[in-house]
Amino acid sequence: MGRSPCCDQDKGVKKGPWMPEEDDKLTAYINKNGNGNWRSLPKLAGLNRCGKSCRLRWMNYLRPDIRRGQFSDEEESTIVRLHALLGNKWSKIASHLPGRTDNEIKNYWNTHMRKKLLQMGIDPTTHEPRTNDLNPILDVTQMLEAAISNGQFGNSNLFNNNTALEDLLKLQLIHKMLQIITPKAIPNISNSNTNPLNPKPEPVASSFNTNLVNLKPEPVVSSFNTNLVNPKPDPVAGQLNAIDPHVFINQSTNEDFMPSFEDNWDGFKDNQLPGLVTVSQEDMKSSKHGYHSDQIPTSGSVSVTPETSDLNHPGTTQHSSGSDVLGDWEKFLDDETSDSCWKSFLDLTSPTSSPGPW
DNA sequence: AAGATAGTCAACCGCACTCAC
DNA sequence: CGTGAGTGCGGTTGACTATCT
Repeated sequence: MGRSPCCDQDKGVKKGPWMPEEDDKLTAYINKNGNGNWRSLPKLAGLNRCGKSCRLRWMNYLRPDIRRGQFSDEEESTIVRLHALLGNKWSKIASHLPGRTDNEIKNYWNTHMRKKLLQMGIDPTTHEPRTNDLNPILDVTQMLEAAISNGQFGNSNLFNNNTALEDLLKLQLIHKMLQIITPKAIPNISNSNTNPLNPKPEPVASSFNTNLVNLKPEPVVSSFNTNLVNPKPDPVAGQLNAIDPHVFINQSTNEDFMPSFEDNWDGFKDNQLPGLVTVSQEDMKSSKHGYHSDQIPTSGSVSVTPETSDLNHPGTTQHSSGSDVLGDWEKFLDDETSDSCWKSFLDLTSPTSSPGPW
C-alpha cells in the first residue's frame, strides 16, 4: 500500500526508553481521556513521542491490568500448548493469558522456553522431536537396511533368515521410537548412549517430561504418521494435531477442542510393554550370519552385555536370553488388547513390506 | 578487577489488515 | 472500488545486566 510512516521521523520525536515523567503523562492522559486516537494522542498528552510508541508503551507496560513477574508453570504449559496450536501468534496466545502481553510472551518464549524445549530435544517450531534425536532410529534403520543388502554379511540375508538378531534389531528400533514418543514411559536400556553407531551423548531425554509439556504418551498413530515415519499425510493426524494430549486442534476449523484423551491414555498405559532387550557384541558375533567385526556397534544398547548393562530400571526386565524377551514381545503383540499399530509397524520393517526404508 | 560473553527485555521497524471516505 | 489513515502484529534490535574468564 505504500502508506506513510505513522510518525514523522524528521520532527525529532523521542525514541528509546521511556522516562518516568513520560509514563506519568501518558497514564494521566489515558486515565482521563481514554486511548482513542493514538496518532493525535502524543500531542494532546504533551509527549514528544510517536503515537505508535505511546500505544506500545501503554499496551505493554502501563496498562493497569498488566501482570508482571515470573510465569507460573500453568502459564508456561498454556503457552507451550497454544504455541503448538497457533504458532507465533503471540497476541492470540496472550489473549488466553490474562494480564500478559504478546510482547512479554514472545520474549519469554524466545529467551526461556525455546531453550527449554531444545534441551528437551523438542523442536520449538514444530513441537516434534528434533531431527538429531531421530538419529538413533535412523541409525538402527540403516543397520537393518544394511543387513538386508550388504554383501559383507555374506550371502545370507538377515531378513530371509528369521533370526533372533533380526528380531532384536527390530525391537531395538521400536524401543528407540517408543523412547522418543514416550520418554518417561520407556526408560533407557542403559545409561550409556543407546545409539550404536554414534557415541555422542544424546540430548537429555529424562528432562523431556517436565510440567511444561505434561507428557503422557502421545497418541501413537498421530505421532508416527506426522513426520517421523510415514511421510504420507495421515487423515487422523491431519485433523487432530496431538501436540499435547490435553489440547487438540481441529485444523479444519482452527478451533480448540478437548477430546477425551484420558480414555485413550488409559488404554495405552494398560498395555504394559515387555522387558527391554539387550544384545551383547558376543551375541552379534556369534550370530550365524557372521556379523562382520567392522559392523559391530561399539557402544550403546545394542551392544550392552548382561555384565555391563544397568537394567534395573523400573519396568525393565533383564532377560538372560533374547528368546525369552521375544516371547514376551510376542505375547504383547499377540495380545488382543495391544495396539495393532505395533503389529503393523513390525510388518513395516519386515522384508515383505513395501519397499523403502520402512 | 576488568574485559568478554551471554541473557534478558523494552522498544523499534515495517508489513498487513480493517475501515472510513 | 480505490485509497489512505489507524491500528495490530511479529520479527528484530540494542541497551542493560549478569556471569564467566
